[in-house]
Amino acid sequence: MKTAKLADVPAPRVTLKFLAQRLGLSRTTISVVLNDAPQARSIPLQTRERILCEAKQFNYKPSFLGRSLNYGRTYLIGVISPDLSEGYTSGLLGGIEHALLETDYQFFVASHHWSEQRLMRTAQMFAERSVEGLILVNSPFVPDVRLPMVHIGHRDDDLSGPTLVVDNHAGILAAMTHLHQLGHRRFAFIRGHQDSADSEDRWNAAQSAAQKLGVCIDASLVVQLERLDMLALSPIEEGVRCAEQLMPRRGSFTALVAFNDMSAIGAINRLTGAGWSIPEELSVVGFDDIRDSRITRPALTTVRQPLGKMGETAAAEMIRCITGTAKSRTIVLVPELVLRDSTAVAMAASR
Amino acid sequence: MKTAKLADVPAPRVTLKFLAQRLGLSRTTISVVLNDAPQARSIPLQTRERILCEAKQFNYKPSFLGRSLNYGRTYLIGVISPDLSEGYTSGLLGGIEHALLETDYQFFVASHHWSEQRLMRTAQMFAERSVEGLILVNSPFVPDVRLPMVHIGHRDDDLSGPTLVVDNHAGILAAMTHLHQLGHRRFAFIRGHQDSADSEDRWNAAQSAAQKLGVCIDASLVVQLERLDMLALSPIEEGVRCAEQLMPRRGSFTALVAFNDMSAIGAINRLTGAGWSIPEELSVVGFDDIRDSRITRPALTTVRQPLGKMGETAAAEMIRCITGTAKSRTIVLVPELVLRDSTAVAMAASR
DNA sequence: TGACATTAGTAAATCGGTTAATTACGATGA
DNA sequence: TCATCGTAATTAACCGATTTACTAATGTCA
Repeated sequence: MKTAKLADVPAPRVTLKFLAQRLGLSRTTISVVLNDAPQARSIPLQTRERILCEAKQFNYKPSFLGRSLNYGRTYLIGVISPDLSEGYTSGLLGGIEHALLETDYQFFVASHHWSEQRLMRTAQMFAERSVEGLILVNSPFVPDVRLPMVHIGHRDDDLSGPTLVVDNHAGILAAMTHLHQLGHRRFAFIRGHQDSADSEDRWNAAQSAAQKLGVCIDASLVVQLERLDMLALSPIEEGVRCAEQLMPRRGSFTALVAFNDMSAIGAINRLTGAGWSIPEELSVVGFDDIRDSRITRPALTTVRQPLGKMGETAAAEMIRCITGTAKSRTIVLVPELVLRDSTAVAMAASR
Repeated sequence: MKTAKLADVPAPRVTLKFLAQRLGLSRTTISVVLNDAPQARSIPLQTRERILCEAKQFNYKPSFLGRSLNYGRTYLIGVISPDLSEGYTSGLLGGIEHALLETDYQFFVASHHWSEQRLMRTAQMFAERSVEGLILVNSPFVPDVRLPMVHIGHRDDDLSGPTLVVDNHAGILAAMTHLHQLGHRRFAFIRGHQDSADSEDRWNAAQSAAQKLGVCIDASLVVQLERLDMLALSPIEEGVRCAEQLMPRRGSFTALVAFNDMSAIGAINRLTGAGWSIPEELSVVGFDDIRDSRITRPALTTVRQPLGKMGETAAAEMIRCITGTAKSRTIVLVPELVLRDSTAVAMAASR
């Protein structure tokens, strides 16, 4: 280029030093005035206005970095979730963002894809960046970093921080009671994959609900999702696979309780594709109530996890942890059964 | 508590100073050795090992903050998108994360919800935190900050940075040609909302495609999505509303071209609910290919935006911007028509 | 014996910001 | 007249890390 525009001159960064030089004052004076610190009382109004005016003109904003270093606080939170491109995560992120919107906090996000190594590495990186806490979503392990943590999803230990869970027992019981009232007696199940502590919990819930309702579970009608490492099938395709395992048993069950919506949706797609009519021939319930569940045909009856609310609660709890006023309790959110079109009165099992 | 465990003693932060005091050396020496700087040649092996050992023992990791301040680099990127809880965003985020995984960069995310004020505020906050660049997704405005920017989605000006767009013309032309080959001649349209520059572009594409195919557009069969501020209906419900506007015209069109998948899905749900059979009576195409489109019944024929790839490309371009080697070009990604079950041969328009 | 190189480090400045302690001057009060 | 107070600032130290420049002490070579 021949003619360098004014804007092309590398604009010097507007720092305290820069303003100090322009005004012929010291950095201290300027800092004190801009922060309206007690010492500023002794600075005459005229000087104060000179400073304020110059700061405004150059649009001075103190660097968060400098401040962080000084105060030892970063107002930074790390969120680690299984997979950023899933509806489950985006629901939570929306809630987390909403809760932090009016605060000074910002957050990083990353995914662990159920890999211990990735989780550890990410937690380490976040720690090096001085995040003040971690929100761990369905974390299969607890990373070894000295940071306050809030968990979303069930865990075994309860030492590493507050945990937010939905009441799986209540949710599964509501779903199965609903099916039972519709006349269903023979249930098939899609169990969760092994890495998720929710899997175990929901399966226990299913067993105790079955007992309570007086129906017994046929072990040959129970299929399980595979481990979800990075290489595996998509969650929906996992549901397809599970459905295929159940297809030979057509006629020997009238209801299907799926671990989550994704697998329920995959199963419904596979089964309707194979000519099953849902809900007439088979009632299906999911778990989560992700956005997609409204969209499928038939729309999915499911147990709603209030994802947005969970994200908000987790963020609020995180802040409480950071500011030191949180105990390591378990917060149980009550899920709600959402009735849609994938469940109906059981027909007399036939064929 | 009576007995304070050892772990309860507030662990001192492991800094250079801390190590220096323990080892009886200066911070300089330790920094030099740990970074294997040229000066370290003169430090005897014994001392070096003493330092390395101590650092390992206390798991010393240099603080990113201190480093950032020194180098004037933060390796931080800000991503601002319309809505974190939407599939469109999560697809992009997955790609962005993937591209940054093997780099030193981390990123913030926030949403603008089509509000200029929110966009500006967020961009300001990110700038104060010294992000090195912004990735703006469907940003209705260009925030007034001195930072490199990469845009995803169409814009009017092309001064503020590289822009990643899909070739709307190619996409719409492919979709409409497909419909035309199936025998469709009378098209209805759902136009995008005003804030999105893609709206205008796709609408122009539709008009020119119509001309090329020799069909004419009936203005009374064109409906439009509302502005999407925070208070509006959900994207799907907007599709429902649009469908309702078209319902009185049943029989006078055999194909519907929707601005995006969300509105297409909403429309399909509404219309099948009202007894229309899709695709027999009406063929519908969407745009985006969000995850949900596979799930709906009928599965949606749509123009795929490669969201993951777009996220990756945007992140890579962002880094190129930051390191100074990027021009303000427009990168056009070619979309791909994905044939599913919502389009079929046109029946002789009747009723 | 003096010049120079090598060894083994340290002091001081920097990045951007905050804060405690200090200075220098003029006015007031006893 | 001397101590004290208020004004209007400044210097110095700190946060955590890096980097440039420097100091001793020893060893080598001419």
